[in-house]
Formats: sequence, C-alpha cells, structure tokens
Amino acid sequence: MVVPTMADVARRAGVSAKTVSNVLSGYPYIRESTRERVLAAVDELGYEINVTARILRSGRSGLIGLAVPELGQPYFGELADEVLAAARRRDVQVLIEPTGFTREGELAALREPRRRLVDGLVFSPAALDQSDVHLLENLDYPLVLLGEQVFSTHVDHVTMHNVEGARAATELLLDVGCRRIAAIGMLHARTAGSATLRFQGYREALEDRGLAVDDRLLGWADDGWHRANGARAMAAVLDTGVEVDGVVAFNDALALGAMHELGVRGLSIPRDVAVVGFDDVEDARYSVPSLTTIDPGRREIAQVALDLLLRRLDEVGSPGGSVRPPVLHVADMRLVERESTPRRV
Amino acid sequence: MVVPTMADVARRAGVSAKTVSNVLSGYPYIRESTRERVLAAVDELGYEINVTARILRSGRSGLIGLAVPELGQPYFGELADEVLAAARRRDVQVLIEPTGFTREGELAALREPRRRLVDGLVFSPAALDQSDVHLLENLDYPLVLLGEQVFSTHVDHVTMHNVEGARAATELLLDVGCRRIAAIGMLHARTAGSATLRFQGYREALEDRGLAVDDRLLGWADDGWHRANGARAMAAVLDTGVEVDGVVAFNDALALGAMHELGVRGLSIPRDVAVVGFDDVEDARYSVPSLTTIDPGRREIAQVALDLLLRRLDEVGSPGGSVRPPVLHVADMRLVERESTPRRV
DNA sequence: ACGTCGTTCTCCAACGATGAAGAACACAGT
DNA sequence: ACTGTGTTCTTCATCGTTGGAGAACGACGT
Repeated sequence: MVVPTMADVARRAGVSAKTVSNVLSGYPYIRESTRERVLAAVDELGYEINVTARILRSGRSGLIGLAVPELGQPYFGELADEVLAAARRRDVQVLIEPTGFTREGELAALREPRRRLVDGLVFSPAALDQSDVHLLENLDYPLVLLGEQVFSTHVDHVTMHNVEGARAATELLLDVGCRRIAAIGMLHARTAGSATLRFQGYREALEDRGLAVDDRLLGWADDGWHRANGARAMAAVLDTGVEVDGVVAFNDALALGAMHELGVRGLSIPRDVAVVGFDDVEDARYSVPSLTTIDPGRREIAQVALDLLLRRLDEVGSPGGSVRPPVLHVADMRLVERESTPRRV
Repeated sequence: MVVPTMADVARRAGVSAKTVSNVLSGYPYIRESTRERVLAAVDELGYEINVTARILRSGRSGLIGLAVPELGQPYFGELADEVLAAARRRDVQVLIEPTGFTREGELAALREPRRRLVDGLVFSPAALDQSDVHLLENLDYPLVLLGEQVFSTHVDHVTMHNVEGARAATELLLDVGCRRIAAIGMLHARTAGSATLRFQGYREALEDRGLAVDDRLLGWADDGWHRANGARAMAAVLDTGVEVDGVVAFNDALALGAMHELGVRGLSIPRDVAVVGFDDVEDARYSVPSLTTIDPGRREIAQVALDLLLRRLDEVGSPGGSVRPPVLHVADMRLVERESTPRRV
C-alpha cells in the first residue's frame, strides 16, 4: 500500500470510512473511545487526507487566486506577502497569477478560475478599463476587486484614498514653501485609474491655494510607473526649462527615478527640490535621502479583500440566501514624512 | 444545469462520455465528423473540463510549489516572476508558499505538498541548514533546491557562482585602486550559505593580491540582508574609525543600505567609497548613484529549476525506470558595472 | 408498554473524469 | 467464406472522499 486511504484507516480502527471522515472533519457525535481509535489508526498508518477527492466531493478547494501585474514590483510583491499572510491565518492557499500589465494576461486570469481550482479571485486590474466592466460582473465565482482601474456596483471592491493621498502629499509640499511642484506619472490613455485620481488630488491642493496647474510641470509616464520612467519624466520636465522646487510622484518607484534624475542634474533633495512619493514600499525607507510618501494602507487592503472574498464563499456554501450587497471599502491612508521633504514649519 | 459535465456534452453530441474525453485529450482514432460534433457541443454548452476530477483520476495536478522566504524582497519577488513566467510557458501553475525566513515556515512548506495539491516543489531554504538535509531526502515528491543553504547529492539543485561573483566584485574594486574594502553582510551563525561563500570570494580576491582581511572592515548583518541592516553594518564599520575606500555588499539591499549610510556621513560614491552589490535587482539600476552589482543569472536559475522539476515529474509518470542521477546546475554569473564604481583604468 | 428523542454509527450513492477492455464494423488478404 | 487487422466507439469500474438517509441503541417521559 503506497499511500493509505480512509478505508484503510477505517479497517484498522474497526469502523466505517464515513466515521473516519466524521472524526477528521470534527463531527461532534462520536464516542470518545472511537475517536481515539481512529486517530491512533491515522497516526500508525501516517494517513493524510486526499485533498483532490475532498474537493471533488465537496466542491470547495480552499484555494483562492490573486491576480496582480508583477511581483517584482515591490508594491505588488509586498501586497502579495500581505495577502498570503492573511490567507495563512485563515487556512486558505493562494494561487498567484501575474498578469504582466497586459490585457491578455488579465483576461486569462479571469478565465482561469473555472478551469483551475480556485474558489474565488482577488483581482488587481491594470490593463482592463471601465469599458470592460461587464467582464467582471456575472462571473460564476466570487471576485474582489482592488485598485481604481475599474469600478462596479456589483462587485466587492477594496481601494485606497487616492485623491486624499495625493492632496496630502501636495499640501505638505505647499506647507514647506514649494510653489513650482511637478507631478510625475501622468497618463494620457486612461480616463479613470490611479493616475487620474492622484492628479486630481494634486490639482485640488494647488487650486485650494489659488495656484494653477502648469502643463510644463506635468511628467508623463505612459509606459508604466517604473523607476526608469520616473527618471525620464523628471528629465522631460526639467528640460522644458521650467523652475521646479517640489515633486509629487504618483508612486514610489517614479519618485525614486525622479530623485535619481535630480541627483544627476546636481540638484539637492530636499534643499533645492522636495519629493513625495506614494505607496510606502520598503525601498522608500532606505533611499538616499529616505522618501516621504503616502502609506495607502496595504495591509488593511489585503486583509479586507481576503475577508470579503471568504465571506462571499460562505454565502455560496450556505444557501441560507441572505446575499449581502457589494461592499466598497476604502483603506486608511497616512502621510509618512522622511528626509526627502523639509520639516514643516 | 449550472455547469455542464462531460456527460452533458456527450448527450448533446450523441456519443458516449468517453468519446468526449477522447476528443479532448487528443486520442487519434476519432472520425472527423464525430470530432466536429463533439467540439460543437462543447462550444454550445460552454463546457470546461473539471480539473479536480481529472486530477483525482489521473493523479497529477499540474501544480508545483515554490517555497521562498518573502516576495516583498525584490530578489525573491523577481525570482518568483521568472518562475511563474517559465511555468506559464509550460502550462503549469505555481503555488507560492512564503516561508518568512523561519524554520517553521520552511518545515510547513515541506509538509504541504502531501496535503495540498502540488506535484513537486522548488524550494529555496533560508532557515534550514545542512543538519536538516535528511528532511529533504526521501520526500515522496520531487524536489528542486535553490540557493546554497543546504546541499545534498540526492536532490536536484540549482545555484549560482557565489565565490566567483564576490571575487569578481572585489577584484573590480581592487582594480580601480581600492585597498580598504569593507565586506557587508557577514553572518555569525552559519557555516555554509551564501554569506560564507561570498566572504570566501572576497577573501580570495584580497589574498591573491597579498592583502589580509581586516576584521574591522567586516560588517555583520545577522538579522537578515535587509537595507536597514546594510546601513547598520556600514555604520558599525565606520564607527570603528577604520579607513574605508570600497564596499562589497553580499546583496543589493545591503549595498543600498550601506550607500544610504555613506551618504548620511557625507561620503561621496564612488569618489570617496566605491560600492558593489550582488543580485542585480531592479532597484540597483535606479539608485543614486546606480549600483554596480553581480547578476547571478536569476532567469536561468528559474528556468532550469522548473525544467529539472518537470523532468522528474515525467520520470514518475513513465515507469520506464531510467531515473536520472541528481543534477547540480550552477548558473552563469555576470558583473554589471554602473555608477557606484569608477571606470576601470 | 410505547412513542420520542438524542447519540453513535453505517450504507449507499454520488462528485466528474479516465483506464482497461472489448464490441461493432469495414476492408483486405487468402 | 473466413480470418486478421485497423478504426471507431462504448461499457464499466474506479480514483478517495462526503452528503443524505437511516439503523440501532439506550434513556426518558407518560
């Protein structure tokens, strides 16, 4: 016998297979002596349950999918760690599906669950947009959305304070005296999405102080929010000859790229130019100088997303029928001041 | 009918379920007209095969495990991306198991495969050591080891040129005139592992030029190779008052932390101190200044590890019996020169 | 004495696919 | 006409577990 089955355990303990199953799944009406015999048999045979058979019979795999663009990007790597940690606490496994910032990758991730084994999906879209929203509704498995790329009133959604975060970042710069603040990370293509919302926060903060947006201060990064593009966008802004005394970057990678470019040009941070990022990835703490940034509440996002998904899974399980309406959860945001901005006076 | 089964397709196409199965799995003896009818029925019903049932019957899940310490660390995040990409090309799914640098996490990862669904495991140990090697032998599933934490002649293993890499890094510094080269990332605890090997490369390079290792130049980072510890270790070295004109850090995060500390102390890189890292994570390209580092061949490592694992899985599948002896593959290494070191003369 | 109830356990039939074996048929060679 | 061979498809059992139904038993109230 290569690997023992429940029937083997049952035979050894002198009970039926179903009793073994009952013992293992915590069914209460088992005589103590029986339970002990069964557990002893399990031990002696080194029995471990066959998960596949259990899934086939019960219809639940205890596996959820996490579709994110790329783990190499620290924001998503760290987010994935948080989701995995939360999942471990709840005894769930996570299948990560990197979508590579491509439409095909994201469509594939949406199709996978039916074909693969996952019970539900946490999905952070980057390439799909609002016009694809119908793809996310009426899926035959529970879905939790992350980010601000696509919104639907039919799907649970966890997101962050984008406008408020960018506004707080910009206000900090204004408070320390900056008046020529560049925005790094503008996107042409999208009408929604983090770029638009963060730009909105930037604009609102300026306008509250009676300042207008100067197009020459907008740094475009249509190829993605990587460091390289942050450097490029910063260079483009500086090359217009416009005066710059502050930078709001729409994520930390852009900010670090921009700081790189500022350094190359011999500008001192924060003396000549103050810089604020967005995301609070681990790098931000150890750059030179360390980066002031917005902590968007990553841990909260991971935790809430998983909880929402598991709650939906329970709803499917118990046909008691009280289907909750979809939730939109916005995580708490926090400004983290470090060395790339001067102290507030 | 919520979700159609093979029997439904069969009924619709007027054939038996087994014929549907045969069509879908590419069995050759099917009349063309039958094949078409079946595929039409599949289309019409939107049928997708139930993976769980297939696994139960066939015994293979097409899922492999990847056990790494933490995705938030760019090296592992990027490694995971490479493994996932390679897996996608081969139509395999990957279940990532973060072990959190803990012994318990790693032991759990080793136990999981039996309980969970994976056919095999790619394992990058960080907390287990050579004394645990017996845990890795005689597992009842195929295993591929990564890294240099544990070695076994019974297990396939993919690793990198640690000694040669650290030696190349140190030689570069010597070539550009450094003579007081700090080594950042020393560990007390381990007798094997990357730290020891990279230190060995450092020492060999020095000794080849007739230089001795100066204990004051050794920066310890027993709490892990994070940026924070790189900064701390660098600070400790500088605080001894010893003169430093070069730094070999045992990974990029340590190097970036060390650069941070050097910056804080007003030392210019590379003018006052030249710095070399190890790993070539994406950050290294965009730090200020950009970091000279060793590319250990991450993509090759991911690819070869997956291939070795899949090859073992095939061996299990076909009892033809020619079990290949375990392989030790060492990936190609490459020195990437950037701004943190002066040009070689 | 009898029905009711709670406890403890068993039996059977699924879940949905596939491997093994073989039936039915056509066609060729003798 | 008969056997052999190749093609095409079917039947049946099976992977290992769990849901549903209910059997067996004792205790309890009436």
